[in-house]
Amino acid sequence: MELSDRQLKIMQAIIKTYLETGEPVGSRTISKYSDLNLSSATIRNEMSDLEEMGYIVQPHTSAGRIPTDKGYRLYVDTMMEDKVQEVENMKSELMEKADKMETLFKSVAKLLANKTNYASMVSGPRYKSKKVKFIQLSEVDSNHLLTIVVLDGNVVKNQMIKIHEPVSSENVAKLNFVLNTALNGLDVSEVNIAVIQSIKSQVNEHGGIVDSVLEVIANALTEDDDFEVYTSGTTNILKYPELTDKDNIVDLLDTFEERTLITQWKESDVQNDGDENHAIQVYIGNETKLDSMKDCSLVTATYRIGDGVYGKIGIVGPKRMDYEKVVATLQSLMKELDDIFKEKN
Amino acid sequence: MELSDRQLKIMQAIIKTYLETGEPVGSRTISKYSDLNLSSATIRNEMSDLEEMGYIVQPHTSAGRIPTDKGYRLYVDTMMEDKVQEVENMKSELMEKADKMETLFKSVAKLLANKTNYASMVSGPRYKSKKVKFIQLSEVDSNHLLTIVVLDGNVVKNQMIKIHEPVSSENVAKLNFVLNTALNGLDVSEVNIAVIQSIKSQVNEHGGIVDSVLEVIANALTEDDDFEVYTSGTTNILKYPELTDKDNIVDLLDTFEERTLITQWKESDVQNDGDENHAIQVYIGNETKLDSMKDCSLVTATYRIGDGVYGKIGIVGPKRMDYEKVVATLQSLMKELDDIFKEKN
DNA sequence: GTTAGCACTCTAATTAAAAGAGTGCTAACA
DNA sequence: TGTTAGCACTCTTTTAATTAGAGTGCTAAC
Repeated sequence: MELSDRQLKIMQAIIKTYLETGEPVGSRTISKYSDLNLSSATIRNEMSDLEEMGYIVQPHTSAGRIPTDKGYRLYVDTMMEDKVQEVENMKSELMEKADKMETLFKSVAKLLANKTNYASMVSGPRYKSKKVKFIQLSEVDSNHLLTIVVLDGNVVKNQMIKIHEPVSSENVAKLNFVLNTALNGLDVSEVNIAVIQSIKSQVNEHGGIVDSVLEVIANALTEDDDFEVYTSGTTNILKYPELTDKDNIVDLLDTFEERTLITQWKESDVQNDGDENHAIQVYIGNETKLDSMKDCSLVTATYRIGDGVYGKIGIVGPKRMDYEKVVATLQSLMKELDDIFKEKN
Repeated sequence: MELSDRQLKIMQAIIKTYLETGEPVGSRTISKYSDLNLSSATIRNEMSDLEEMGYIVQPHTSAGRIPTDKGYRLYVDTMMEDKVQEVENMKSELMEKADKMETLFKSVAKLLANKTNYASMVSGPRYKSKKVKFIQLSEVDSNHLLTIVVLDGNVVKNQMIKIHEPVSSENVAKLNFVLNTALNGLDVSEVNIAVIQSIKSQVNEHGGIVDSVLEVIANALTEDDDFEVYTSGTTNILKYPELTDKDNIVDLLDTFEERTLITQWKESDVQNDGDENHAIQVYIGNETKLDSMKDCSLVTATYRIGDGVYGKIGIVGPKRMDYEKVVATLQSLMKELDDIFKEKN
């Protein structure tokens, strides 16, 4: 069942009005607001049809209509206008903070929350496959050995190991050589028993230390929980009364505190990228698959720092969020992030 | 004006009842509840006096009384009973997560929030004076040099430096030697122009790289914003209706998101420690100096990992929080943390 | 196909009344 | 002199009832 041209226009009028006011919108409002020049009675008839088709509902008899998820989906997919966001000084603001990835992501989150007035979530980068690029052991003092592992993409992991036996500096050098020769270029699946045996056979002393080091490396390669998530503007969602039911709000805030959304982000493979600019996706209400988010929408974008190194940025707001603005903001932000990552290499 | 014995008993009865119920408590309740065997009329007279002295107030005429900050203070300072907290398996729970400081603090925060049903905040360690213990430059690939700085207390900082000119491995070794010789044992105030000049004079090439490295080291020594704060159970405060005034709750949650409390933590020098177990301090209402916290109380404890390396743990709840339980929980937690830090050394 | 008009429905706001809790005060009592 | 019973009074909370408002659906006319 196709929607007529007029029905589309009415839908657009309903949604736009509702996005602004948050109140159910009635036939009379539309008949005045839009340039259709139709009486409220005509609008009423059309609205009745639109309701039957599932695009709008009444909260109760004798109230105006509000869009359903399906209605929002229609809007987002087919009638959203491309808004060009003034790019202004986001980039310069971010560059200041870009010396460390961590602070960069934190300020991205904060910036987005401020610009949009919704809540934001930024995930740190994940790595599709992690390979060892460089290993270094250093004797920090007689009791401590520092293990440094650099992975593909120049991710640095370090961990202090407590040692009970002193190690001579020649042995440290030897360990470094053996470890680098044996492990460089390998990913986790390639570090098997044979490789480990080979390392151990070349280092006849300090078996315990080798074990510790290998453990650190294994952690560096497998660990997924260093996958940080930065949030900001959580309280912005309290500004929207439709989200402020005592019961729901706790769940919603918990979803943020627990970073539950990332579960989903891991699942959603970044498959259909490349075709679109930055794979901006909109999840409306239950499309998020999270019960606590049933009255919210989530807009996500994927950034990529290098090959197979990517992360997600998300904005959470009420279903009646200003999708145009959010999408435009994300789009221009992504461009700037691209630049920043390029400069940082 | 000293309080009589009877007045103290009445205060205690009022506060204990109020802690449980959160409702203003009336004279009749006290006359039944407490073992004073006094009629409600007598209690009323005493209450009237206590109100005049500023220990309790009525929210309105014809309501019961609730404690003022002064009243709570009296309770916390002089009438709280030492509750011994069953220590059970907190430690074993924590040890699992203790391989990395970061995850340890995260789980401490979570554990506290769960155990107490209030919100918790844990600050990562700070260092009274930071000294360079060990420096290492490593050539990771032809474009990148990894700078590693280990500070006193085995805090590791690392940063990747992008280089434009290739550096020979002899030069890297030389740089390492010069830097370590010149800087080890120094704190930020001691790295002055003379030291820098001395380094530069010993390394005639790669002036740009030396600059970058010195910048990294300077950052490592001065940076204070890597002072992480972990929070948990923020939504627990929504369980207490007296904190749920729409206006105030946003400020309060923002205080958490922004980690505003740390400002205060920095100021409050850890001076009067050592005398008390773990310097557990209770801030009631406005004693926190934060307007958003005026209806809350904050209980903090100081942990110390080593000499001059310390951090804070805090619990935030309504003013009528179960101080005995919170203090006891913190106390036993601190003991366990001591053990954990000792083991980790 | 469009529109005016009207009865009907449901919510939200307003008002009124009643119930409840607790105090302060007075007067009596030990 | 300290304690207590009793009662009038105050203020909040709860409940109920009424009203006003918004918006629809339907019918009949254009």
